[in-house]
Amino acid sequence: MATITPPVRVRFAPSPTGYLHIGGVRTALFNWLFARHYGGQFILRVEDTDEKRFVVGAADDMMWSLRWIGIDWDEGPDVGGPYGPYVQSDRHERGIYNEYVADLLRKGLAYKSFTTPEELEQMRAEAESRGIKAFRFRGPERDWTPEQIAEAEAQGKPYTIRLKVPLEGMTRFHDLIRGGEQIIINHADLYDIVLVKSSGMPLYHLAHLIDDRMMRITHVIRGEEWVPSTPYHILLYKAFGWEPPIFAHVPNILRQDGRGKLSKRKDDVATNRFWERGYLPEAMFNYLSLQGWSYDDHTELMTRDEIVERFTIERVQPSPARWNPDKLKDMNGIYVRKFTSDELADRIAPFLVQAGLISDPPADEELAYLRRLTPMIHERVEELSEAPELLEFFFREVGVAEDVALRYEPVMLIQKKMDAARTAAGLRAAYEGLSALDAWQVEPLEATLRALAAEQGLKPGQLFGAIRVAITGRTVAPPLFDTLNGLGRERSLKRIEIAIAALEQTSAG
RNA sequence: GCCCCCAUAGUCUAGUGGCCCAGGACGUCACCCUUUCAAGGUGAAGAUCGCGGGUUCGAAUCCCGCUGGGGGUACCA
Repeated sequence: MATITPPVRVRFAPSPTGYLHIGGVRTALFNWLFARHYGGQFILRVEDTDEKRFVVGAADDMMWSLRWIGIDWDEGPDVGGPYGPYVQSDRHERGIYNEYVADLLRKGLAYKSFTTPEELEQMRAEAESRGIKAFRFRGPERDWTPEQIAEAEAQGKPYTIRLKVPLEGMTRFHDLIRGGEQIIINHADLYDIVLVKSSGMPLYHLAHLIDDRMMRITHVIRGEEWVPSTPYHILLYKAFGWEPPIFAHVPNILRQDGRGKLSKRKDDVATNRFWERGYLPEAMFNYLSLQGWSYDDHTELMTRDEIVERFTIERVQPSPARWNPDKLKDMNGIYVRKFTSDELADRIAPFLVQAGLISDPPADEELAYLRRLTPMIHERVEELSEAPELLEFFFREVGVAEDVALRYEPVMLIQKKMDAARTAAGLRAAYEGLSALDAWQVEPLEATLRALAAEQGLKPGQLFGAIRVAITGRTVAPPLFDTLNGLGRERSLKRIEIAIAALEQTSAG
């Protein structure tokens, strides 16, 4: 089977019909890794021959997504290159495809088909009514005389140009990912595909192939949904008299429940959404590289450079992987923990801005404060977007009154085997002890409160739990002494005071 | 329906004839650590290698059939 001989040229050719989802990114990634591993070129090309599905801004969004995750291109719509333009509609406008179509027509390997969509539909329905489920269109025009064709054209009838696919025989091709196994397809199972629409616009099958040829693409690495149409491509290469590139069809990423491949509509997998949710491009890169590819039996965490160095197409699996958000999240957490706290603070700042916890743009004091706070949530963040919720009590009022931003129920203060009175007494002791504290720092805070708990005959958890709720308004929060320290003396004491008052009111009422 | 691809625990995977009564990771559970939650540590459960036939001294690994899943079946890509 074909060994890979550099230099190598590959491309990712998305259709701008919406956001790029992670399945598409994965295909792009494998192309990119292949190019980088073998020291070749990676080309980006926009395939916008479908006017109906075209979405304004989609191409820009896709480029943003690719760059965000760390995929760059040597040639493409925005960076140019020696084989441009890199947008198919532009290429069509320049008439690049015309001569190739004429060539096929001249050779009699393609033909003008005057069958209308309505007629086609009718034929399909007819075939079905006769019990023929597999309708394979072969235009009657295949056998028309030049005169017949000229006549139809003279009448101004619209036509498509179809490939004259052989009726008999078979086409075979190799696939690098399937171990170089041959895939054989009988021509009888094929039909005469449309190469050029009646509008004159070429279809994917034609345009991509001419572009690949002109752009000197050596390896076509694309999603496995293209396997069934590869025979047409082989036939086309043959029709042009060109040597086909080497094919590698990467498996799809399936939905979490395994029901079908990922779809933008049903799954929350638009690449830009991961950015919004606080996923790190390095983690996405690492995770996605492992969807259908592996290095060995245990290595999972790898840098970009390591992956580039280790990536080979032979180790790409032929079987589809399922989308596993839990695994991604776990990996993101690992990358988050690799940051220094200051790095993390800078990364989460935009999320706090968005949540309205700090100003936009953040003031220096806010950033400095955030840096002080970040260490205590560092190990608790998996998605960066979780940060605002973990930190909000440092920025908003906490209390029991109706109008307080972070309001909690006084009963939450009462820990296991406690009642309102004992809790109030404990908190009062804490209030006094903390008021008398000279240095408002983690160690003295801890020492004081531990001693206090013992004095009160309380388990540490009983006292600490009450204080936690008093100062954060919740039962789950970062470590208590760090929190008190981060909150400062004044605010901490005030919140404890509020809690005591609330408890006294409860027990009185 | 027809054509094509795929098939190791819930999930991602290692494995290319003996080193595998199957290794790693996520998830799950337990314990340790511990002021809560995490993180970290230790451990456990979980796979008759989809099923059935072959080939072979020997098969997760090769072959055939079946089943299941996925994809394609457009003047979409």
